[in-house]
Amino acid sequence: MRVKDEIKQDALFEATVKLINEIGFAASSVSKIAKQASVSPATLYVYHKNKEELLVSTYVRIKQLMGLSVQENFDDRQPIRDILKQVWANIFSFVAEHPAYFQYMEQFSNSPYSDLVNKEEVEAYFEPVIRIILTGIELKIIKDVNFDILSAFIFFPIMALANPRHCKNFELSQENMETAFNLAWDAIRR
Amino acid sequence: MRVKDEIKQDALFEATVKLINEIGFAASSVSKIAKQASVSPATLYVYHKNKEELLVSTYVRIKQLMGLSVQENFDDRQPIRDILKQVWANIFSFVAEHPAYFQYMEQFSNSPYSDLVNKEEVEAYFEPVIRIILTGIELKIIKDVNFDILSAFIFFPIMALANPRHCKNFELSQENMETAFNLAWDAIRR
Amino acid sequence: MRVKDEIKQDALFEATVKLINEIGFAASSVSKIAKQASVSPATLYVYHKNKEELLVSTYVRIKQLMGLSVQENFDDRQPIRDILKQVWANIFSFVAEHPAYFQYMEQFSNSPYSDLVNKEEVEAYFEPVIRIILTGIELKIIKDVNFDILSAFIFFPIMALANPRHCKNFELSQENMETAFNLAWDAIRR
Amino acid sequence: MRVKDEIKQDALFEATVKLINEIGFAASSVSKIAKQASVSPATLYVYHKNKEELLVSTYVRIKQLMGLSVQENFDDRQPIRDILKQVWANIFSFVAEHPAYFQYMEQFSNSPYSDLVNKEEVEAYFEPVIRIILTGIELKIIKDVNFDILSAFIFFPIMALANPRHCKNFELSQENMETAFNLAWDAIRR
DNA sequence: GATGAATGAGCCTTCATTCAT
DNA sequence: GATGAATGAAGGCTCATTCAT
Repeated sequence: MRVKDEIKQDALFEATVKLINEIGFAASSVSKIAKQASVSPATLYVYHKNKEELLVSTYVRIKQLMGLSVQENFDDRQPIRDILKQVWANIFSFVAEHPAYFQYMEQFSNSPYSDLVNKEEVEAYFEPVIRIILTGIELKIIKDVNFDILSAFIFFPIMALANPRHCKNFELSQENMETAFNLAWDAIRR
Repeated sequence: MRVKDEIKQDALFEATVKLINEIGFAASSVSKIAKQASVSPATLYVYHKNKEELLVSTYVRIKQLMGLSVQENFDDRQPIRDILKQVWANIFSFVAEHPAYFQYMEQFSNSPYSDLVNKEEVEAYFEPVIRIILTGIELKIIKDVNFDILSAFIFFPIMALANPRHCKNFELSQENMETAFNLAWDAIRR
Repeated sequence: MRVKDEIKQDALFEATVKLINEIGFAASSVSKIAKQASVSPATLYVYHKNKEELLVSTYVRIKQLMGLSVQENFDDRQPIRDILKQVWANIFSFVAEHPAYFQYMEQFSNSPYSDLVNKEEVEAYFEPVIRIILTGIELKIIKDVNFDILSAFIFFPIMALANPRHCKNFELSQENMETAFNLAWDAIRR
Repeated sequence: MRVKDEIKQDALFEATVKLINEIGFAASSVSKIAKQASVSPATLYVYHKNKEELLVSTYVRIKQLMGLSVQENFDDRQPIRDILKQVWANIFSFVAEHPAYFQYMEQFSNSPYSDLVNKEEVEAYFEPVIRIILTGIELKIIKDVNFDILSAFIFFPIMALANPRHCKNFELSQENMETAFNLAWDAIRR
């Protein structure tokens, strides 16, 4: 029975991502999502309290997945530059492998729905990375400036590059990834 | 007969920005927007073909305003770094003075509505800036890498910093602005 | 000035007939009719009190035109059969020449709008024909039965035949017209 | 889950006929029809794709009912005149017993909605009658003329007589029925 | 007279959600 | 648990008509 449950759960997750990406929040109704997931609208309410909770939990799940990806091969005994490069590569991989998740994330986080998210819970997934940057500052490897500014140069350029809505023809190749990281590093290093 | 009323036109523009920012695309109905603008829902259709066109034209108008702002005090006889710093400062000013416009822009451009925009028309507003970067590359002042990568480090960090959804407590101060520009410049310069 | 008036008046008449025929009462709006007539919706109200009056007056005008046609070459000194045949031929001609008017008439007279028509005014146009039938009965040339029954066999078959909604492929030829009259005559003659 | 409710289905059918007859296509809204049927407007869409389909299916259902009525006591071993008289009487009965259905039929078939009907499906209900007439022609009992002309004298006079919009005071009595049939027979017989 | 702007009311339809099985 | 039926509320949009020029 639990197997069956998870199949429906997942189907709803994927259907939500797909529909919201394709037609947006305004046009995505519960019944359309249910149809896309091949379940009854009533069934959706077995798994989610209401539409809002469906959308928010979909976002949180994606953030969770991304958080896990980002920390793969994370080894804080390595030099800071190498760790950040690994993180950068991990984000890259996640985005390249799950463009739909990424797109949903971007749309969601720029909408008022994002106010409903427990920010701390989500940020926790990225805590190790944050700690590394702070260490870099302490060790005078990274510029000693406002943390938001640093993260704006580490995380956002890669998000922009990966977002086809912003960079339509950018290729998510290994080479481009490395080139971009060099710019990020030049930006933040002392 | 009566003549079209610019006041109504503007009221609809402001109402659209305000409502979409506050409650998002999904919850913003034509009648709510009309009420916010103090006109009849039917009147909205005198000025706009339909809801979609209202949203798209609101976005384009904001882009236009931003494009004009960005090019203020633009003097291509100056050193490239100074020009870019001026552009950077202009974006900063626009965002600081019109946070609502900026927020609308971000939400819109990350939604499927953005597919409806004539991209070339909008990009034209930013053409002089693009030209400067290309010149910088030719003069070997700026790194010779993919243009998307460069712009990801010039334009997007500032967007991220200015976006309270991403950097809740970042202060749009002169000092922060200058610090951030230094990072951007370090990222792209040779 | 009067010439201009009549042009608009006629344009509205024709536009009404055309639109009602093509899309029916439910889908025909004042503004669509005005557009079809190349006038402003407001102008329509210069010529007609409201939508209802426009539709009714259009019907009455058609009935008037038909009434005039029916009585062409009407000579009550002729034998009754010949007079009726002439009437029959006249109806035929009217319908063949003005299929749109006829179609409007049929749709209108089968709708509740027909309750708004002053029936006596309209029937007056056909009074001479009625008189002829009554004379035929008196002279024992025509069957002495309920008048409605007689008229159902004189007037309605031709309406049915002429109506493409009922007889899609019926040809309004001279020969068919004569054949049909023979049946009508056989029906009513003693 | 609940099961579709035939009572609601029928209530919608009757409500549609009643309202369209009373106030016509232009004034009959979905919500008025739903109210008349004592269901929610939304429920109407459980049973019908849209308003158009409701109107068309209502017409087809009436035609079906009429087709069944027409063929009652149909015995093609009888003389042709007797068969046609039986058919004539059946139409008469149907119309006398279901004046509302008949009125709906007339209004509908004279409107552009009739273009949406699958004509062949509807005509199939009347196929046996058509065959009888053709047989009559072959046996030289009925005039050998265009089929449309024959049917215009068999079916349409009775429709006209039964239609209070055309014959306001005509009484649907047995006697009148027989008289009228005699005229019809005189019209078509050799 | 002629018109496009303006509008409250109402259109058809779909919404998010709950009910009954 | 799972579902299609059921619905009041609301959606986007157009309506018939009047206003202001």
